[in-house]
Order: sequence, then C-alpha cells, then structure tokens
Amino acid sequence: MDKKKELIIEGAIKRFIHYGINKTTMNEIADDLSVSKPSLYYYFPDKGSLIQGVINKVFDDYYDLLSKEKPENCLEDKLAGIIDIRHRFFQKYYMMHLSFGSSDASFNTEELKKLLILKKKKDIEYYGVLLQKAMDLGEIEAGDSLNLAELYLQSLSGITFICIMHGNKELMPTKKELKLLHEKQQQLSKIFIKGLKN
Amino acid sequence: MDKKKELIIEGAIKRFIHYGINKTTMNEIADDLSVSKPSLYYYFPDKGSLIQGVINKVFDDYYDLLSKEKPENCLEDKLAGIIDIRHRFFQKYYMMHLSFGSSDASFNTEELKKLLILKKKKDIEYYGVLLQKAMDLGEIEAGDSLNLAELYLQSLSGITFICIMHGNKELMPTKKELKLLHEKQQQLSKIFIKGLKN
DNA sequence: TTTTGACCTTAATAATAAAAAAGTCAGAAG
DNA sequence: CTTCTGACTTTTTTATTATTAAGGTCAAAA
Repeated sequence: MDKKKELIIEGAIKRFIHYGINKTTMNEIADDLSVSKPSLYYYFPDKGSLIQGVINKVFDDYYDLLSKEKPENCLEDKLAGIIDIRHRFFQKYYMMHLSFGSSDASFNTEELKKLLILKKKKDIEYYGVLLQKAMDLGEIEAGDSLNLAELYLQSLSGITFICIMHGNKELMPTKKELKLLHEKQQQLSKIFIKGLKN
Repeated sequence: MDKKKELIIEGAIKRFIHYGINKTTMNEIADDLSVSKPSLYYYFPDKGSLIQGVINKVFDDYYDLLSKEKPENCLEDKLAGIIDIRHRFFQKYYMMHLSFGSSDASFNTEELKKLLILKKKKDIEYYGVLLQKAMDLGEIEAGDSLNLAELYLQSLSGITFICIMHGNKELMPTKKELKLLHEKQQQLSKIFIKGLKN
C-alpha cells in the first residue's frame, strides 16, 4: 500500500531531521509508528531504499514549492525567491546533510550517491532553463546556459560550505551564522547575475 | 643561526609537499638533513613551531611572487594573474592542505589555526586594496571593498572545495580536474568583477 | 654554542571484544 | 492472500586494550 509507505517516509523524515540519518535506527522509526521492524522491511527492502524514498519526497516538496512561486519579471528577483526557498529547506533538513559533502558517512552506498547526483543534475537543468529564458529575453548575455547554471550553483553551495566550515563545529550552525550565509548567498547571486548582463 | 633555520624549513617543506604534514616525522626531516632530531629541537621548540615557520615561508613566497607581477591596467587582468599564481601554489602545496578545511587533522593546535586565520585576513586585505583602487578609479561601483573582497575569496575557495570534493577521492586531484577548477575560477572571477561594474 | 645517543612520554595505529543495529524468516493475524 | 510480528542471525559500530611509532627531553660530547 502506497499510503503506508508515505507514512513510513514521513516518520523517517521526522527522525532524520532531528537526529540525522546515521543516528536513526530502523527500530526507532518502527517504534515511532507503533509497528514492528519487519513491517518496515515489508515496504522497504532495506534502509537505503527508505532513505531514497525520503530524498525523493524532500525534493518533490522542493519542486512543489518552486512551482508555487509567484512569477517575478526579472531574473534577479526570481533567483532571490529561490534562494529563500532553498534556505528554508537547508535549515529544515540540515541534519540530513543533503546539501554538501556529507561530513559523516551518511550516503556511502553507490545507489544513494547516484540518486543525489541525479537530483543535482535536475537542479542544474532547472536553473539552466531559467537562464536560457533570460537570455532569450535579452535580460542577460547569451551563452552556455547549462554551464553557467552549474557555475552559479557551485558558487552558492561553495560559499555555503565555507560559511558552515568557518562557524563553530557544533551539530547545527547558529541562527546568526545562517542569517549571514543567507545574506552572502543573496549578495553573490546579485553580483553574479549582474555580471551576466550586457 | 637563521640560515640553519631556513635550511630546516626548506627540508621540512620538501617532505610536506610529498607526504603531507601528518605523515612526515621529525626524524625523517632530520635524516634528510643528516642531522639528529635534537638538532631540530634546538632550532624549533616543537613540531608546531616548525610548521609555523613553513607556513610563513610559503606565504612569504606567495606575496613575493604577487609583488613581482607586472602591473596590469584593468582589475580583471590583475585578478586573472593572481588566480594563476594561486593555482600554481595550490598545486605545489596541495598535500599541505593550506587552502581548505583540512580533511585530516593537520592543524589541530589553536596556534596554527590562529596563524592561518591571520594569513586569510591578510589575503582579504590584499584583495580589499585592489578593489578599493578599482573603485577609486571608477572601474567598479563603490562599495564595502573589504566585504566584497571576502565574498570574492570565499566564492573562489568555495568553488575550489566543490571541485575537489566532486572529483575522485584520491590524495591528489588529476591534471584534468585541476584544469577544470582553474577555468571555473577564472570564469567566476570574470563574472564577479563584471557584476561589480556600473 | 651546537650537536647527539639514549631515554621518556604521549599520541596514533592495530587488534580484539562487546554492543548495537541491520536484516531474515517461520508463522500468526486479519 | 496481504500484512504483520517475535525471535533469530549477520553485519556494522563502538568501546577497550595492547602495541607501535612519533614527539619531546636531557646529560654529556664536539
């Protein structure tokens, strides 16, 4: 039953958000849902596939939110809005380390790595389309939209990493650090897009 | 004698470049120089201070090379030249992990961390001056030059980190990866500076 | 003043044992 | 027939210990 799978995924997410993927056991997820562990294994062959389900759900939610954004007229505002959305996701799912090179070994299986690479590729393509549209409208200079999208995203995740590394090495960055990170992202995004104009 | 200290530092650098700081022992450095270990400790009270000497030497060489750059007229070309220099240093001293959040625990002492933070600050100030000059000349829009310098540097080291993480997780990135990294840095730098113009 | 062999102390590594979590299965419940 | 479970096995982590290697010292020599 697909409804049950959803329930399990949501239960897993709750634990993952709080304690991270590695520190969450299948037993804990099962107990939260008041079922036995073999029940989980009835719906998911192993922990990896449950994590896959979680990742897919999170990214589905992300694209769902993106699609609901009110359509801004200029690229800067569009990207600024996306940064806000991404920032909320970053905070919410921080413990899952979906964003940057996982410090602990959360995603050691080939399958999970592949899935994340796929999600990243999709992300680049999404931004590529945005840039291409802006190019077609003459808003920014024509160029290799996909390549630029990758550079843009790598710049932002790079600066994210730098900010996180720089801060205290506690589990979670402080509110202050998160705010600073967000500002830096917006600032860089603005400069970057301005740098693409004629 | 200062001459002897220099010799020891150079010997240490040779080992560090090849095997990294952690995998280099004081005995090995001493043997390379055909002296005994206590000789080293006569000139440097501990390994940490020797590493400090090495770091200072490397950064002195870096600023030495920077000062010898032929003075370009526009900011883009100036920064492009610096990226080339930095890239050579990055390759040469890669095993020392001077650039990014050390994967292994090379710099665990407070003193070394402080020294590197100081070097980073100096670096930001160096770029700050460059940007300020360009602002005074009206080459780029007026603004907080230090803040922009930090953002610029963080963008570049961020993208460096992303590229290194993305590649194979061998000790050294391949020539191909290094070339791609260099190109990305140049591309980002160009866009960034263009984004600062009026 | 500089250097060293011999020595001591601390930190990293390897080996092992103990604990915890992943994963399985025969059979029960609906 | 689909869904679920208690009891079990296997694998992975974690903690403990032993061992080695590296950092660091000192009295004495060059």
